[in-house]
Parts: sequence; structure tokens; C-alpha cells
Amino acid sequence: MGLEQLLRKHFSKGHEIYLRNISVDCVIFGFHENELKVLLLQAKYAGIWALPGGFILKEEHMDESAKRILRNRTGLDDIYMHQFHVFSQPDRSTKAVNQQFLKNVGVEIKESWMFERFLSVGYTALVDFTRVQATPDEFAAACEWFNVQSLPDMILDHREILETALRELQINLNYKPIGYNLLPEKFTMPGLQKLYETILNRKLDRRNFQRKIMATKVIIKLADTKKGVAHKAPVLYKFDLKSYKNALKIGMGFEL
Amino acid sequence: MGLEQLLRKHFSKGHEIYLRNISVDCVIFGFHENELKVLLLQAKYAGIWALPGGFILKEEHMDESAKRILRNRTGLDDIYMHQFHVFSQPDRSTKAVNQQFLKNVGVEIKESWMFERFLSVGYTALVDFTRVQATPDEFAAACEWFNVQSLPDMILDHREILETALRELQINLNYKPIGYNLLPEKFTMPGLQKLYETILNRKLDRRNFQRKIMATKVIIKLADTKKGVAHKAPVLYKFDLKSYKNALKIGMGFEL
DNA sequence: TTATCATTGTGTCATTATGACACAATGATA
DNA sequence: TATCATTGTGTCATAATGACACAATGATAA
Repeated sequence: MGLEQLLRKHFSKGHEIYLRNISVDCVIFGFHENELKVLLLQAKYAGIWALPGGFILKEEHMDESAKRILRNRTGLDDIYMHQFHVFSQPDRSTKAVNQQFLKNVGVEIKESWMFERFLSVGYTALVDFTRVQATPDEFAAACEWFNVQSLPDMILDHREILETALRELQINLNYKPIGYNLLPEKFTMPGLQKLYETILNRKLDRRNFQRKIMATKVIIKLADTKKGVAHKAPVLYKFDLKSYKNALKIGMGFEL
Repeated sequence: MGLEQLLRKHFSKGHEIYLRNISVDCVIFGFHENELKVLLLQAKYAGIWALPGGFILKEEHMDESAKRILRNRTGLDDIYMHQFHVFSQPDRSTKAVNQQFLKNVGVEIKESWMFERFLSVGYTALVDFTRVQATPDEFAAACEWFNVQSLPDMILDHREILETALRELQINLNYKPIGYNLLPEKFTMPGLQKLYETILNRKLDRRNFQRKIMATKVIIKLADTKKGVAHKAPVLYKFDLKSYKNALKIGMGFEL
């Protein structure tokens, strides 16, 4: 199907399969080369970027919508996703934006459910950067990772959504185990610390960090060390999946 | 306007003023006689109870919808409300419930936006029990307080919404100052402790409790004592509004 | 009038958690 | 074989926490 046809169908028939007035936007975090990254889409025929988003199918649990969006953009499945906030400014209207988009593409549509007001539910996911197949959706020209420290212009309130998600992540660092999805299966203690330092955007004491992380019991020291690195070979660790999942549920009481 | 007319208007024209597929439900907590209470509505011509809820006007911020609902049920204004979760089970359908309700009332309506699926956004409020003028809405026969320990049958997933709100409140007790809206302006330390014990549903050590509460600096000791009580007259305290609001924003790091 | 008693207010102490810090071990590289 | 950046681990003073005891108060009852 060509873009024009796709757009006509989406704008004129979308309300037959999706709920109205609600959308889902996903803040997908990854970690690569000691940088915290977020996955964004670039609208076709426009420079501006957006969070991967979508709508809720009429018979679908909202968590499934978020997972579907994640799956379609990354190829990843079975990732824990978490709703964190509903954005409901009345003027976060997509009408002007959508009409501009249609104009850019050269399609004229008069009436559409897409011109109504949308609330958006923000979801976060933490994913393994190396396993992601970044895939644009049908209305996007590109799907790329950005360092959270240097973000491009973003549509609507997507910048605010992203920053709320980041704040959430920083707070959760103290109560939830983080890293299972962001790191490879085996990782080093300095590697884990870099992740924490990157998210918190501040330095942590190496020795106290190790003491506290080990006190949570969610990671296990392996016999192996990481080979082929300069300097002393660091010991490898992995998450203890059982404790990890437990800690995800009940939290950890933990202060960095 | 009679009930039938009201219902016809709401079911046939409501979608002209409200967003579709989204509702707001409010868990309004109060504290009275050492019990944690929640405000519920009883559907007309049915025994079953429900959380005070409503819909989002087309040009209204969702927070305003929640405040409007609170104001209409309690007469209270300027109360801090907080969205805590979106409930999105596809089968939390209101269709059967609404049709049953119409049948009870004796009104027949074939098609309605009210028969579609609704997501519901849960909000909490903490209010001063003594200042509440409990007022049923037009579709309710009664508006009453219930002890959270002995709740009646509730429609749809309202029981789950309520319990999620309660869990939220228990967790927040450790990070946010609680009590300003739930207690009278002047209160005693044992009174505040009772509130905490009631919400957490466990006993706390009197001396350690006082030490920790005072360490937060959000409450101020007054010169006065509470008169006319048996036994030793307890000292009165009040919230320091400035510190309180600050603590609401940035949290408190606090463990009971 | 005075003793009783439930309740309030405050202090101590041992234990644990925390932050600041130093030194030895390692292993690639020069 | 020496160098050196990095890793791994231990210590210490201080702060926070939980468990606990005793004195003060003031209404009530003898």
C-alpha cells in the first residue's frame, strides 16, 4: 500500500479499530558506550522527531498496545513495560500537527478521529541496545537512538514525556533493580556502575556502590573474568533472575 | 430534569461534550475515629457501590476533571489530587453494567457512547472528613463513607482500583508528607501516629515515630495542649505549610 | 484530699547503615 | 621486567535505626 492510501485508511477508518482520544507513547531506553539512549522516530517529509507511539485496539489491554509498539519498532518481545503518567493538556492537540503532516505528504483529509484531542499514556521500557532492530513505522522516515543529553526537536509534548520518564527512571533506581534489560547477560561491576552514573548523571563511590549492590542480593558473582581488556581483568556478574523479579515486585529500599 | 430525561441526554449526547473511551475514578480518603474511610456512591435502584467518577470534558485538563468530581461529591476545592494508574482491562466493559442500570431504571436506549469500552484513570485525594458534604450525583441514591477494612460490593474493577490506591498511599507514606488534608489544623502526636498506623495497618513505636516525624521538619510543636481529654494532655502540633509543600514536591527519604 | 492509672514526653544504648578513604592485586603495555 | 591504570577489598568515624525504661501529667475514683 502506498503512503497516501495508508494515510487515507488510517485517518478515515482508524476509529473503527482503535479507541478514540487515547494514545500510547513509549520511552524506550538503551545503554551503549556509557551513554543513555532513547529511541525516536522522524516524521516523513519533516525534520521533527517523535516518541514511538500508537493507539489501543478496541479489544486490547493497554499494556499490550505498548508492547506491540515496542515489538514493531525494535523486534523485541517479552520486555517489561511500565505506564508512568497520563499527559492530558487540552492543547496537546494533534490536530494542527496531523494536518501539517498531511499537507507535507500532499494528502487532503477533511474529517478524522485523528483531528480530535488525544490524551497520551506514557510507557517506559529498558532494552538491550545491541539486540534492537530499529524499524521506522509506516509514517516515519527514520528510527534512531539519541543520547538523552542531546535530543533533537520533538513534536507536541514529547520532550516533556521523555523527561518525565527520565525522572521516573532516576527515582526508581533507588527502589527497583535496574539493568537486567539494559545490560548484556554477563557484565562487570564497573560496567553496572557506569550505567547507574549515566542515569543519575553523577559520580558514585566505587567501593560503596559495590557494597550496596551486593547487599541487594539481586546479582551473583561469577567465577569468570572479562578477557581482552586493558588493565586488571574485572570479575563478571549476572542477575539472579529469581531475586531480580522479586525485587521488581516488592522494591528494594536502597539509597545511592 | 427527571432521571429518565437526564439519562437519555447523558447516553445519547454525552459524547458531544466528553472525550470517548476514557473515564476518571476518584479514591477519596478520609480519616475519622481512627479509621481510614473512603467515599462511595450507591447506584440508584441497585445495591451496588462505586467510586465517584466521571468523564473528561473536551477542553478540560484531566486533573480538572478529577477536581470537578471531587468538588461535586464533597464540596471541597483546592485539594491536591494525584493520578496513580490507568485501568485498561478490555473486559472492564461498562456496557453490560450500563444496560443493566438502564433496565433497573426502566429506560431503553439502543446505541450510546456509554456502551463502548472505557479505560479509567485512577486519582486519589486525601480530605478532611469533617469538612465533607457527601453529595450523591444524579445517578446515585447515596454517597457514604466506608471503612477501607469493610467495603461493600463494588461495580466493575472498582475494588481493584481502590486497593491499588491504598497500596500507593502506603508506599507514599515513606516518601511524602501525609496528613495535612486528613487531619484538623491542630493535632496531637498520638493522633498523627494513629493515622499512620491505620493506613499501614500495623503498630509503630511511639518514641521512634516521634523522632522520625520531627526529623522531617514538616510539623511544628505548638505551645498549646489538647484540653478535655482523659489522662495527660497531649501537646498540639501543626503542619509547617512551607516545608510541607516542599516535601510534597521533592519527597522526604524516610522509613517507618 | 489523695492515690490510682492510663497515657504522654523524653533519653539511652547496642546494632546497623552510610560516607569517606587507602592500599594491595592484577595484567596489558612499554 | 617495570610501569600504570584499573580492579578488589578493608577500615574507621559518624549517622540512623530499633528496642527499651522511666518520669511527668491530669482525669478519675476512693
